[in-house]
Amino acid sequence: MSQMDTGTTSSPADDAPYRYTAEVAGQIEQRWQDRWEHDGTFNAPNPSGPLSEAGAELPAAKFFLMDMFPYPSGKGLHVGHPLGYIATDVIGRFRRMCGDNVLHALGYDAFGLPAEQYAVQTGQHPRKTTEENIATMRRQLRRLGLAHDTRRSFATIDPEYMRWTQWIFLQIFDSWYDTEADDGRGRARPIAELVEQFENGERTVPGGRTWSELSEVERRAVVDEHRLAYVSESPVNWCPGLGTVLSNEEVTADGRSERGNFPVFKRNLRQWMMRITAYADRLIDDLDRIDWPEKVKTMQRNWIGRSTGATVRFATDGGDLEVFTTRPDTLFGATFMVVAPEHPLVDQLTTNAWPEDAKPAWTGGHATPADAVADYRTQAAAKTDLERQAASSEGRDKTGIFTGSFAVNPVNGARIPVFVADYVLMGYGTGAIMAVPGQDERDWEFAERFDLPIVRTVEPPAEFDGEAYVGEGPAINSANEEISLDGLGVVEAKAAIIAWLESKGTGEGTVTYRLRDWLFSRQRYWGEPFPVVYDENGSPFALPDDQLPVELPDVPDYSPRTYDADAADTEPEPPLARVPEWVEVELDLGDGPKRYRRDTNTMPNWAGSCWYELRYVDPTATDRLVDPENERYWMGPRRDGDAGGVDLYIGGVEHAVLHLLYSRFWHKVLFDLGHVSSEEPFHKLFNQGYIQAYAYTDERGQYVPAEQVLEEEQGGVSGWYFEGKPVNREYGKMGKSLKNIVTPDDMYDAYGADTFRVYEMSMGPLDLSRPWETRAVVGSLRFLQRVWRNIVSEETGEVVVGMHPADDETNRVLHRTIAAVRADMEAMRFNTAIARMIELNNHLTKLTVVPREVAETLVLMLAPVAPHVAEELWSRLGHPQSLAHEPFPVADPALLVEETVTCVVQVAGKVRDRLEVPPSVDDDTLRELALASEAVRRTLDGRGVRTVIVRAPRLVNVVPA
RNA sequence: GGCCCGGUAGGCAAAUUGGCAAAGCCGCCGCACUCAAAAUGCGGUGUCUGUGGGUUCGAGUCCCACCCGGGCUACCA
Repeated sequence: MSQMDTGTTSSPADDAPYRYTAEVAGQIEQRWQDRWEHDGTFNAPNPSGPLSEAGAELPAAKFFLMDMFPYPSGKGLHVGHPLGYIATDVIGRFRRMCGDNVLHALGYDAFGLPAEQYAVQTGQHPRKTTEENIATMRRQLRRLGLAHDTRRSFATIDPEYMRWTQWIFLQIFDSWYDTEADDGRGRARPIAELVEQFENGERTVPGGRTWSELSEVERRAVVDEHRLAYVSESPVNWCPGLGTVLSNEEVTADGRSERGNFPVFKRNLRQWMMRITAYADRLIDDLDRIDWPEKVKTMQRNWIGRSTGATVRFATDGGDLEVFTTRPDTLFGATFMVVAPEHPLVDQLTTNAWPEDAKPAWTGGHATPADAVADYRTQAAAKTDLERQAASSEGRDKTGIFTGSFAVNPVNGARIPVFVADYVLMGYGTGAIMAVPGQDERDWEFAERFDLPIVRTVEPPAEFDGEAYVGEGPAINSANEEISLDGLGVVEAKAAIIAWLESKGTGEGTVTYRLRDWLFSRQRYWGEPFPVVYDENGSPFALPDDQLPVELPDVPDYSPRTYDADAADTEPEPPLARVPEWVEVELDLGDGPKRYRRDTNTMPNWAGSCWYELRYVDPTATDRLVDPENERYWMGPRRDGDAGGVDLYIGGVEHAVLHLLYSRFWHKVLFDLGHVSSEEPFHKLFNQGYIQAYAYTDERGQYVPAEQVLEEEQGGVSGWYFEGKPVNREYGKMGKSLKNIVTPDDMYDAYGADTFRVYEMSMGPLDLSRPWETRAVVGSLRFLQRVWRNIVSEETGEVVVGMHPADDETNRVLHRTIAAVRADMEAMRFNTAIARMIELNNHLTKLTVVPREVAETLVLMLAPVAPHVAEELWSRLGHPQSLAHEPFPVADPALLVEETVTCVVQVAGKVRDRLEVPPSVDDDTLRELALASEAVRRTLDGRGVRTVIVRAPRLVNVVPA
């Protein structure tokens, strides 16, 4: 038995030879898909360039609509994948019928790990499998009837696309961030302007010499320090199991790779970095200028992690110890200090002998601080981040050791001990803290464990009986001879103490960020090569424009060297390093022919998706990234203060931080350098939900085919059974291994694409996740069948609509439906829009003959959701042109006013009577009608009336005394 | 632990944002068609919105507490 046998594909009964069946739908759909493609129905004209239409007036109203970039997986699609594509298609078709010039296309994010891993297994070139996968996905999506401008499709692996990815990289490489530009907001500027400033002395050359005194190599070194893309030898996330390094965003909270879940280690390696931290403030602040879900904005704010406070320097015998604190107002309560085990000052701070006043708890039983600290650092280094957290998070078992040194609290001269402890992280702030147990829970725990004093400097409320008090309150115990914070609130106290610290030169107000620069190299094959070469000094040189794109060479083996997942002390070995004839090149970069070495790393998978919105706008651009006229039209700001960007971007929430942060960063650099007029890539973001599915396991825990599981009642208990045996049900993803996959192809065969589209859109609101239920799809087919039957005879195939005008009631139902559907479409409530159309259609079913005008209106309203059947009916109704550009129906306001409305009469909030009244009825009349009501009198039963609430014309509420 | 969503008939869902709870779809029941079944059509079927309190003339909707499910985050100074 076929898995999808619902019976709907069987040949139509003899008495209904012209019924709308899956088979008929399939023929109609493919015919219209061919015609749309042939006619270029969904081509969106550009203002300029090859995609412009000479002589045609370009609509001022435009709508740029995007789906998140699909990765062409070899696994094929399941019914969950097209959900977003259908939704954007419905919106695009609707906007087009509203008169907008709609830009909607789909490209492919085609570099990436799965293709490379498949290549490693099979020996096939990843380009081959990737292109095959794209072809398969194109075919599956074309069958959905998506109204895309196919001229604007591309893949990130296309040389013409890759050229511009590399070009943007060089733009970033050739820029620096001028923090003073734009009144301190900062702006990226060409590196040449920095060199100019050094040359003419406007900017001081580090090291005290003048620019002309520096050698060429020294000048390069100075400039390279400022680049927005720079090579750095710094601690990075090395993942031996994958054989590559990863960005912070690609490492999970427990220190493993997001992809593959391998352990990740910190290693010092020479890698490309992107100075995204320069944009931290703008990336946070501009979130207020875009229409994104609050949840995603919050995730980005948290990831960037801006906190304002102060840096304060504490004097120690080992030199000044600088800390960052968000609570400088509590400085008087700092009773000890803690530095991270990796802190560079640890060696200087560690003394040879315990001081006399060291308490027993501080020494950990060690003979000397040197022993104790060495031992503690060894232990800390051996632990992964995960182990450190597991051992000490949630308030358990804070560990640490005394260094033997003391620091001087700059506000009161107090001599306070300095500890090493791993609850302080080297990667945040300065890697050192002042500990204020009175106002910090972590410090409180540490203080209790290590017998350290606790001083409250914020007065808790009288009823407070906790330990550390982190709330608002007046400062106490916070005065020296020069300044007193006592009595001030937290905000004022902070301002006062920062001013004092600054006047003393021991600290200043500071902002720190959690965000780190973006590690941009990967030791992989299937990615964009870097368009740079290195000279004999190891300085990077940009390749000239005419040498782009740098294409990937063929390699003997596509895999980087991978190691045992835990082999931390291994070295990355990228596949490109194995092709010396590619790596070693002779070039003339201005100094005559010289030997250079190419970069053997590739760009991360995110590079291609950092700018693809711009390629949709101008997919054929060859002489520049994007024609400014085209970019301004599709993405430019529309009002003062508008950041511009794509009008609507739909995709899953999983890219909230990675892709959406990186692409905002690139876009802002391009804006600063004058290549685009928009400051943000995506104006409105919408997160769709997911289609989920049930999966079933038998008593061994093995998955069984979900479509063969039946819900049955046995012994009065209902449960799920496979081949008569009970199985366990779980809810989650669709996947081959879970044996619960349903594919779009299954749906096309059994129901047709239109039914599939209607079903997915009617399941529920777009932003909610919901379970797939194959047996419910038939409801959408029945709906389309009834629409068909109202217009086309199932017996003869003739159009059966009548030329007579619609009766009054039908007209009112029609126009109420139009108003509701329009509002629902605009608000992306497709499920309720479909419900309204079903209601209208059910009403039409009761008429003997459906008036043509009503039928045509219904067909137009249906077109965004079920475009093929709508086109077919529209054509059969005598219209030779596609309805894609027909105006979407508009309701006649006169027909929306009801002749009478039902007024509900309540007594004490309970409905007791209903009155039919004219909509214009006034309060007094309604009050009297209600009080005269028999039902109301009965309910009151002699009680007096306290008051009467009237909400004309819908409701009266009589409140008894 | 913190923050954010969600909880409405057997299932998926709607409810002009404080005013008749349950539109629409599936399921289920019955009838028609059929030799029979499927398909299709017609008709019917559901109950007080997770729990407890509060505000209000009136609460699915607002407030408080709790329970359940999902997501994000987690020593960030």
